[in-house]
Amino acid sequence: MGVAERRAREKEARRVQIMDAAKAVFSTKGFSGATIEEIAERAELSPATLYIYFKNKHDLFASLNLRMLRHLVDKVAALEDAPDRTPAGMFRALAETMYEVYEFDPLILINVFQLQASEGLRDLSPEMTERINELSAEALRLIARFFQQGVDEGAFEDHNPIAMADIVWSTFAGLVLWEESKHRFHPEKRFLKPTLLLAMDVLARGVARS
Amino acid sequence: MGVAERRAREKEARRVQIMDAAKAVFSTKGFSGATIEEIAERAELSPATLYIYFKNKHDLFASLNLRMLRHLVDKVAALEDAPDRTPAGMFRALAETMYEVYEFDPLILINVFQLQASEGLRDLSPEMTERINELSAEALRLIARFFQQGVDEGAFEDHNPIAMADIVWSTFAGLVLWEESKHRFHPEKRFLKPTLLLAMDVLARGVARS
Amino acid sequence: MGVAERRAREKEARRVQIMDAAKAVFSTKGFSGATIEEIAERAELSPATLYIYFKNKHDLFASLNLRMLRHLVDKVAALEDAPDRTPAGMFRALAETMYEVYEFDPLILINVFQLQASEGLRDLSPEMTERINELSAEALRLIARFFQQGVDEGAFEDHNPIAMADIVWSTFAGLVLWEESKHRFHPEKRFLKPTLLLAMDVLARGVARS
Amino acid sequence: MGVAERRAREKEARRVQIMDAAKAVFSTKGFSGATIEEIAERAELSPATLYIYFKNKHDLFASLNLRMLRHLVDKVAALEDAPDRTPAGMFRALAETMYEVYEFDPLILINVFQLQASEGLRDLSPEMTERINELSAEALRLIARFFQQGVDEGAFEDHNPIAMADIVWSTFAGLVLWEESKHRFHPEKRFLKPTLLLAMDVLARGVARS
DNA sequence: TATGAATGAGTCTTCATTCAT
DNA sequence: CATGAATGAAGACTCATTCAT
Repeated sequence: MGVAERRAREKEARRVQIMDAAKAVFSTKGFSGATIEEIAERAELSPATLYIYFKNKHDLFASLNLRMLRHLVDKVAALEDAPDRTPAGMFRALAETMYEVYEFDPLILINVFQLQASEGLRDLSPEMTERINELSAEALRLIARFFQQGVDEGAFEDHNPIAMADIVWSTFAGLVLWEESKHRFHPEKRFLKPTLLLAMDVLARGVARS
Repeated sequence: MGVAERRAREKEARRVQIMDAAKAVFSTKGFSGATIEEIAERAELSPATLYIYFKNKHDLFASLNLRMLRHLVDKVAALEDAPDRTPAGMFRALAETMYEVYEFDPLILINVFQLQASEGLRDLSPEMTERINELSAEALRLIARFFQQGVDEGAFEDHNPIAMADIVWSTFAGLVLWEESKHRFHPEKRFLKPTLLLAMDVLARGVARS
Repeated sequence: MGVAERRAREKEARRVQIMDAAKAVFSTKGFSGATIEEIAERAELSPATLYIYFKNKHDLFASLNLRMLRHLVDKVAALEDAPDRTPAGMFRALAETMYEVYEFDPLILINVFQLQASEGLRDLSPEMTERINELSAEALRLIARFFQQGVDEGAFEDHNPIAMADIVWSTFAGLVLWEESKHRFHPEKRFLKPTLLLAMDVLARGVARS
Repeated sequence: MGVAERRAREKEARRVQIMDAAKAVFSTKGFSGATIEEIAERAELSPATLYIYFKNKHDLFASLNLRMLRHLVDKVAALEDAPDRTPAGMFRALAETMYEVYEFDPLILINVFQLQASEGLRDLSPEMTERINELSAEALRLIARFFQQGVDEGAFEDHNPIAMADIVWSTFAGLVLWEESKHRFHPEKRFLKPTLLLAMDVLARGVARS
């Protein structure tokens, strides 16, 4: 059985190796721009090998995104237990979490947002699309709940929590993509963290019950 | 001379016809996903004809985006003369403008944001990239200035105006792309306007000098 | 009838104008490399206009070559009357004539030789091919006759006159094409005349009856 | 290791298979006239496969020519050791060598001369052009040296050896191309060998010191 | 007569994917 | 399990040629 375990471990290692290569290529070149060959090269494997671990290009791409989305959902879920229930505190915790998620793997997060922003979802297998959307929806739902709590506690103005979740999520996504875009012309600068904190701060003040 | 004029009109009409087809295809399929053949088919022309009006695929794509960006910059510039100088008033004017721009041509606006968010800029001719970035920068600068005025007038908290412009711009882009994404699963629903208004409202309250 | 004449003259002028443009392009780019559009541009006409004067690209190309071949044949025919009947004198006259033909229109002469050397003849209309070959053959026949005379007069060794004609013709063609090729790397240098004279000189000594 | 060897052998075989198909097509149709599809068909492979073995059409064409030029240079270099140092002997050796080179691979030799005679060199990568020209120049230099020796030994008249090399080379090229051209109309006849021998013979007599 | 406009038929090239070894 | 080799299918782009005006 030791053998089987080692096998499994090695297999998993290969998968990770491929996904690491893939995320770098996808996030630089976009989905259609990336080629299996380039990913394989970066993973130091032959293109054919990728097909042992992933059904096809779409599957590989989706796997990448799924993993990140799960991570994101977990992190947001963990927010429930944040101690500071003031609007400022809650938003700050949200901002911190978002930034942690970004730092955990900026490239894939960019993929996730690009996936949603564009061509990515098309051509995905229905199950994949399904799972990705479930997770996105879950993230949104969690943020909305987080909101609802604030409202219930009398800390937040009584806005539609789903709309608020959309706003937070969109601002996050927008800032991440915008940061990425700015990077191309000012590679040395990194604004995301302060800007994200500022954004959440402003939003916090904006929804706080006066 | 009547002939020459008619010719010019027809030529312009063809261009528009092509651009209309192109924006529909680009915004659904993304840049690499779109094919000249599909665009041509939609425009009821042969693929070869597109090359009479546009140097190549990139040129066609860029033309689309440039036109929209110019429109956007003009609209934002016009905000300078908004009468209501309260934070709420200014942000509402901004929100209205943004929504008008969106309504003016949602598909192209999506292209613009996708262009910045992803692979689009790569492979564009340097001059095109240059011009597109100039216009983006101009839009940002205008929003930042708009902000600075609020600060100068004592209406806004003293945040970094560039960061605030980034936040507004990103929120706008994020919401547009998110709306687009949601559309795929709930084609009947349209949230953008109220959500955008709400977002700006919250931001307005958030930056207002207390 | 004055009108009809002017018409004819103008028509001929257009033809020449097109052929001049064509020969420049064909000799720089080769037959397949040349485009109707480039020829038209150089002739300051629209591509469609070329089709009024020439049936198609092949026809234009062939016309060019025919004209030159006729000129060449005429010139070689005129050699019959050369006064100096010594081998040296005859070959020198031949060399002078060849160089005159070259100078008369180097570009087209290059076309003629390339035409024979390569892809040119294929795809030509049968009649054109026929006419071109007749003229080539005529040139060869004249040179061979020129030879035969030398032999008959006891001035030349008794070699097969057709073979000798082939040698002279090939040397001429070879040197012209080789000069053209060298030109690309040493555009300032021109060796053709002295080399051609030397070649004919050596050949003259080589065939002279001792 | 047997496997690796067999692989290498097969790979080489494929290359040869492709080059054989290519040379047939290129020499009949010329560079621009030849299509990858036709070459692939003749090689009984798919067009895509050619791109595994050659970077592109130009690369394939150039490889063909390079190989032949190297062969040609080697053969000419080997002439240095020819025993018979009389003019007639030296020229005869040259003629024999040239004909051997022709027989070794007539089609490619035709390519080589067409390459120099026409459009071929244009569009080749600079390095390829460089290498091809180096080899051509080397061949010329060898012939010129061969000549110089004759002059030094008092066997040849004192003509410019470079000009003489040009003449010999051009005559060779001219005759090969001319033979090719005649072939199209008299496919059964083959004149090259006797004509080439005669040409060199006449040249030998023509340069011999009297 | 001259041409602007349009296009059909290629042509090179790329790339995801398969499969025998 | 890993991969070298092969390819079908597609895509961007070109160009000779036609035709209505």
